[in-house]
Amino acid sequence: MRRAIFERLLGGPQPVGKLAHTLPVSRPAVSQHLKVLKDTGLVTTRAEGNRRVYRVAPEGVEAMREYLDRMWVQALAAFAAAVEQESEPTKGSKQ
Amino acid sequence: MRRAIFERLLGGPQPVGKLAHTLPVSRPAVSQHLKVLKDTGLVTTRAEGNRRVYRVAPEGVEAMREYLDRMWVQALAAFAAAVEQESEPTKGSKQ
DNA sequence: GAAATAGGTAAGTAGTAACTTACGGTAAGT
DNA sequence: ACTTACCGTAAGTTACTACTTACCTATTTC
Repeated sequence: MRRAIFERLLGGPQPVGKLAHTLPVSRPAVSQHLKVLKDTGLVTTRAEGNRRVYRVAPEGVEAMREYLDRMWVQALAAFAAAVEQESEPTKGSKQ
Repeated sequence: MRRAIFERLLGGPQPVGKLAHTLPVSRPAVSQHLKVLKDTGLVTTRAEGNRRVYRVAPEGVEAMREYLDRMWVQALAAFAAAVEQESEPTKGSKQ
């Protein structure tokens, strides 16, 4: 669901109500999802008169992308290091 | 938790019991997490006599990394396209 | 300024995920 | 062969997440 909301926003900025209108959940549910998306920096809000228009935050998306990428790269690096260490046992170690 | 188990495995292959020993959860819980990690291709199992030794599957990790990366790149691309379209409104459209 | 529109937040509920204990089955030691 | 160690799976419980309805505030419209 959260994913769906985010993807809707990829198509362009939208107010809460309009989002909720095209989704199978209530408006408050959408609001709650938008809150966590905003807290994670993936979207931003702007009050336009009566409405709250939400839009994707490219910086946030980029940051998350980089974070995840780094994470997995590190994971692979750590794994490689561990393998390395195993194939080169310390002189004193017994096999 | 699942994350913690995976990170333990980054330090080198380990049997279930040893993993559970250093974690604040029961051994079956660890088994269950390992099951989903295995199902998603992030780790592999090998029976060594009595024990089941789990280790990180670099291919799986790489696959996930690429998948996520593509996903976010697409998200950014979609957003960029949407912005483009907005700044170049169709002739007939009213501002 | 009263009614209507738009939306955030609180409180309650239901469905799912994460854990526990209990059990069974295979390999290793004695 | 019996006992012990190791592990997976089933069943039940707890905790969390996602939703709902209800309520309140702020803006717009008449």
